[in-house]
Amino acid sequence: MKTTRNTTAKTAVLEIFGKSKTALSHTEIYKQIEDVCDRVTVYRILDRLVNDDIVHKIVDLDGTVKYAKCHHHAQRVHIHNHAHFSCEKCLEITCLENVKPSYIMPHNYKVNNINFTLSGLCPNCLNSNI
Amino acid sequence: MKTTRNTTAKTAVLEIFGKSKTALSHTEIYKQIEDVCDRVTVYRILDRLVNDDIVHKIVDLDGTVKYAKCHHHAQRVHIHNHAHFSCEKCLEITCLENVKPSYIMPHNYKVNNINFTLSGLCPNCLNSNI
DNA sequence: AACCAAATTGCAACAATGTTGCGATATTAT
DNA sequence: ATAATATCGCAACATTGTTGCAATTTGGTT
Ligand SMILES: [Zn+2]
Ligand SMILES: [Zn+2]
Ligand SMILES: [Zn+2]
Ligand SMILES: [Zn+2]
Repeated sequence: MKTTRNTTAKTAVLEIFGKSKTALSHTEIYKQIEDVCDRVTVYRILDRLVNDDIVHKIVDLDGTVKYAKCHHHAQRVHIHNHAHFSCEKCLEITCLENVKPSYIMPHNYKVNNINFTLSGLCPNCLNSNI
Repeated sequence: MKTTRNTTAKTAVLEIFGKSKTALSHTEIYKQIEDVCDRVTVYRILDRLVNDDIVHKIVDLDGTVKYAKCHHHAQRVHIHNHAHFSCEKCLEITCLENVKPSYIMPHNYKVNNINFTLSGLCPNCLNSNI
């Protein structure tokens, strides 16, 4: 099996995730470690982190792609079925770990994954709007 | 106010939507009318159709952007709060007009819009899998 | 039918985001 | 220390979408 290695660049990316409360785009991450590694390396690190279930990929309503740390719970099988909030003002994307949609599907569909993203104003921007 | 005009290219795009049961990407549309108009024109037509609530824009789990005709119902105010299904095999995106998620949000968020996309196998691909 | 203002188009150029191939380098296990 | 291979840097390419501007087309008016 492929073993995964710890490199300077990977550590730097993980540190950035550690500090951030919101999801981050490739560009946002790369800007913080331009001097550490190449642009392509960041793409490849993100791919690996997603594969290893360390971060998950989020696509918001506009198609912007961001990544956020996974919060591992009791369950062994790790499914990202929580919702995400995309603020129209500050453009930040936040995991809503406790928001899970319920829904009824027609027959004959096999659902493997869901993406539930809400957009609007986050608490910060809502307050500063008053 | 800006009046919107009927052009050859716009008519061609609308005809394509009329024939399709699934959502279409810019590329898919452009391939069918390369000889009618420019690539940029298709982008601009799609923008206008979205603005006029004639089609709606869908972003699937991978970030692919597609467009589908709006089905206008009784309501005057037109909100696209239905779900979409993205097939992992045939890559088609279908509107699930009757699937609407219910959910409970934390306080202090103002929700303006939602994106609920499910992925897996569509009825066609599920059958041909057996 | 001719005219006119404004909406639409084509083209070329640009920007952002992501991918690929390959030789060089760094990491990990032995 | 060594060897196998995972990772990296670089350059090149692909896709998707945007912008400015001059030329054309459209829909309404005379
Ligand atoms: Zn905000
Ligand atoms: Zn999340
Ligand atoms: Zn399918
Ligand atoms: Zn739809």
